[in-house]
Amino acid sequence: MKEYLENVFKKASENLDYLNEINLQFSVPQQKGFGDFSTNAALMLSKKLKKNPREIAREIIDNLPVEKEIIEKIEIAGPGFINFFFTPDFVASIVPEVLNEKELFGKSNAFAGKRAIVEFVSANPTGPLTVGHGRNAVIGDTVARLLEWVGYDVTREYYFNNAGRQMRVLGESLKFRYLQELGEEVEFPEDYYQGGYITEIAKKLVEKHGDGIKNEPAEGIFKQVAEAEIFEDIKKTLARIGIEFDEFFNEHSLYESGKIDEVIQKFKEMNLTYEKDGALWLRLTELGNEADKVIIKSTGEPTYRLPDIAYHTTKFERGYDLIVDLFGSDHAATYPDVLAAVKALGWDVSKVKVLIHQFVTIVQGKEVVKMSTRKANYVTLDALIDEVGADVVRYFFNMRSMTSHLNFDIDLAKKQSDENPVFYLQYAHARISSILRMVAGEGIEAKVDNIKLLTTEAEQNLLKKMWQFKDEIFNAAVNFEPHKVAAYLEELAAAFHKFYTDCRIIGSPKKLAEARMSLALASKHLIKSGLTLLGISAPEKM
RNA sequence: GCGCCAGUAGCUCAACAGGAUAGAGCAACGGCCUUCUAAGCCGUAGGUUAGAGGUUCGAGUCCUCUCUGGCGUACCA
Repeated sequence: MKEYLENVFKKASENLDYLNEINLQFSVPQQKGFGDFSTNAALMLSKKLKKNPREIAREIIDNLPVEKEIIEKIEIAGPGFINFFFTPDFVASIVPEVLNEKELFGKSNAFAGKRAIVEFVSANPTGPLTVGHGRNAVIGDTVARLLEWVGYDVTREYYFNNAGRQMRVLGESLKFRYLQELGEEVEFPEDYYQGGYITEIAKKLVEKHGDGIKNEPAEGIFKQVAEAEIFEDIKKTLARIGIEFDEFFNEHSLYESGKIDEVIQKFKEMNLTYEKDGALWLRLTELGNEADKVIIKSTGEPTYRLPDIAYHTTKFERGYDLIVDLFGSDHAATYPDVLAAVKALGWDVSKVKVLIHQFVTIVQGKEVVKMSTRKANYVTLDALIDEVGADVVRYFFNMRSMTSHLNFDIDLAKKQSDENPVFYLQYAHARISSILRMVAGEGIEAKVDNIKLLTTEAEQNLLKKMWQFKDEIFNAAVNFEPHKVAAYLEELAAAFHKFYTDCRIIGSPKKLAEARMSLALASKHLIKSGLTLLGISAPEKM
């Protein structure tokens, strides 16, 4: 429908020059009486042309070469909106299209041949993933799925750091627990990792080695084992919600490959560094940022900023057309520095899209739970999945815009898992599957010969909703807004449930039954596509 | 102090580049199962979009100020 309007307006613009001067917008009006599509073109032009918008609207309409078989009625409404009403026959014509393309319907090749990298999660292996990481993981994976949907070849990458102070502390924490398991009296420092998972790993070490490694340094086997075990755990958790990474990028490799030195060298050549107080500073003020920052500490160790910069240059060197970084608002302050530095190194940072999601506030009853891996005060993502299931977790994190803070009441989540809207979507899919099973014995097939019979309000509304599918998903993808998919799917499912209640298939005259069956089947394909994009299962039975 | 994100129904959140009467779900109340799954459908109630100014045909959306919350503001990551 939208494509049709765009075409018609294009033809009209041959007569009306001014149509080329504005960005034409077609939208689906919220109010029913305002037609299937609406444009505010006349309103946008009125100031420019200094003319009454309703007169402009009239002129536009007179120049639109519309066909009667497709557009039933065009109205000028309110201050000058132009509202379009499509014919029921044309509305129904989407069914054969969907049935032809099935679950490929609505896919776009707008970005075919382009490569994208989405970096997300990127939690260091110091402990299990928390509910907070869950939001990042789910949004990141869904963004990746959406980019694939519009044609990108997508790499999912997890960046991690297994060096530095926190990992040293982790190794030492494990060694302490190990010694405790052996029965030795050691006082466990308060600022070490308190989580029970460390003790679990320690028990494994005792089983495997007895006291044979008690004199090994914490930096050695203890750190290695802790990291390996924790990483396995993280991967398992992610797999439970359908997330698999293509690459795990170790920060340390940047040192081995000489990338870090190379970057420092370039900065020095560009005279972007200076030494002060024994540290090496980067002249970020010269690049337009607020303050210069240390990139190498007086101890000789780099700050996180330096490897971050080097890491991003590798993303460019690997030839990606789109570089997506997703992280929580606590990291929001660091990326301007990284981007400025990468830009100074000559890369086109307009390829980088930084997505920042707000935090998940965990509430239990009325208490706010402050999450800290170090203090072992957190709710793991695993525990949440155990409690409510993978589909609910995926849906929950997908259904809200990432820019808003999210209050997560654990007690409520458990209580409401029965009422979660995800079941509403899945139920629609299961219902259609059920009809398909029932109908098999009745000799009713999904046939598109008589789709013109789909004229009731419920049928037409469902059909119109299906027309929006392609645009809605496309917009969600290019704007990096997974929650739009969820919102649209709820509308689609609602339209289907209404159709299901109002329009019987079994028991209707054969031609009508077949037409309705084709509509139901088409709905099934779209609901399944949507659920798959969100990473949620589409059950045949519930 | 400064910077970023937010404040919308009792609760959790939507509202597509400013568009028409601000919408859903949950919670509340009232209806609908002898026919394809009632995890559904229909209806009622619920709002000065934190507050005050401004911009214009038109503001939840843009600008200014105030209030409230989250996150930053390191030679931590």
